[in-house]
Amino acid sequence: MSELPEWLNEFPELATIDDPAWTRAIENSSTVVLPPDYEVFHEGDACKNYIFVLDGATRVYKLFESGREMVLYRLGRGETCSLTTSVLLAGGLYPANAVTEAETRAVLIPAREFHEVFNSSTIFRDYVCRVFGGRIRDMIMLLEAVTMRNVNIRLARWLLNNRSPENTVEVSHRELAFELGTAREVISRHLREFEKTSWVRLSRKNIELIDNQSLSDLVSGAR
Amino acid sequence: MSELPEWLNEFPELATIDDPAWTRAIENSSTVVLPPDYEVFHEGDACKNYIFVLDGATRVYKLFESGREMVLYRLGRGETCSLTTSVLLAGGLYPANAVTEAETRAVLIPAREFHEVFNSSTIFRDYVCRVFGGRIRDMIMLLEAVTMRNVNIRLARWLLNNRSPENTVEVSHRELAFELGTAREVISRHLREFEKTSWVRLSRKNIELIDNQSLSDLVSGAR
DNA sequence: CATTGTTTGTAACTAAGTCACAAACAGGTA
DNA sequence: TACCTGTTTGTGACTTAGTTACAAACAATG
Repeated sequence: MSELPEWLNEFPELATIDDPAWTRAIENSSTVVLPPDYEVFHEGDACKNYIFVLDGATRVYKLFESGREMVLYRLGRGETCSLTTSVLLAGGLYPANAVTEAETRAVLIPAREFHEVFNSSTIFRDYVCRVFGGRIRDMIMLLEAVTMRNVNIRLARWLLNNRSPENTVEVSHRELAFELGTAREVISRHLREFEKTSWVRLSRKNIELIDNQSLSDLVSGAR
Repeated sequence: MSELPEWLNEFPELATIDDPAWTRAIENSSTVVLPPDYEVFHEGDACKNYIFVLDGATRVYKLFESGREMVLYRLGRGETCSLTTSVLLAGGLYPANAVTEAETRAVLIPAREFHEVFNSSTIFRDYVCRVFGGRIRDMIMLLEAVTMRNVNIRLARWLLNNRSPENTVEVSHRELAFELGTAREVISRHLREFEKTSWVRLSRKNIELIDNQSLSDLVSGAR
């Protein structure tokens, strides 16, 4: 265990695994650096690797038959992809797509080695299952969000959660619509409302939050 | 292996397991018969048992903060509950509710024994993971259905899929609304439309399908 | 047959989502 | 610079879904 690869720093629990299958998995792993907008996997693809994300940002989204797109979740530093887990464990093909949003470093463990560690190491198995199990909860929350009618509240919440330190959000209305699972025009309408009341200032691909308090009040139901 | 319990007939794969932990799990299992409308678990409950459903019907649903109710999935003969799996594997508390709709026979394996077999038997583990993994796909499909705007199409599909051999559906409008994640009035409106065009005949808690072809055409987009 | 709770019908209203554009803008190229 | 092209945003008219607040019909029970 003296030559643990550096990337395991991001996954402290896994660093404690002492198992030959794990050693083999690490030996057969490969580190990749994916450029922005790289398509990690498509709906219908088979799954060849388990994925540890070291750094960067990747969007996992579903393209519905209606043409509407919906973000299921995002992967960042120290995370693993639940859909990949699902496909590896349950078989079948990817039911959604993933694309990098920023340059992303990741470690890939081939499916074969993944299964071996999964069967051999309790620690690894616990880790994989825990991450995976958490995602069902997330999906239920997503369901709740989507069935909730008030887009303005969800929009305000999203803006507050995703604002930069300078209190701005650099995103187009179209992208926001994907995030919230709604239509571009609906987003535009609400943003214009927010602008009328001076809660935000709008410019191309940029939203500047001005009155965070009011936005926050809206989210918490105070108005 | 000469004294396999009879209920394993419903789970043929599991009958092949030859593992002391599995034997122990079976020994410590209990068979229960739950009356209709029995509340199997609530949101916020801890999970004490893995559940094999032998027979009957159980509805797993989420009660949203808005007060709206939404059916996540149903359990029937030969199935196991994914949310239970999720909670057992990932920890935490039940994120939804379950209630029997008909008298339901089930076998309960205590959490402790479940974990032991899960760690010990590859066959058992594969089974659990496969069932579990499949549910994420279902949830994504549910998401798609909910974001799809045309309630009439989803309603027609539901009626066709759930009709009795006599071509009727015994269900109230309120229950249908829960199934499809919408409001009772919306269901009533569409059913009345269906009745106007003589696709169905309505009476209290009963919908008789008359023109399955037209309903089916609606589903497949032919009108 | 009166009471009670459930189921269904209805109308008026608000919000979301769609459609079909037009206008503004950014980046490259002649 | 002026032009072209693709993207982003604005807008209005329209359809559908969801909400609110009832009333009426019905089933079961005492």
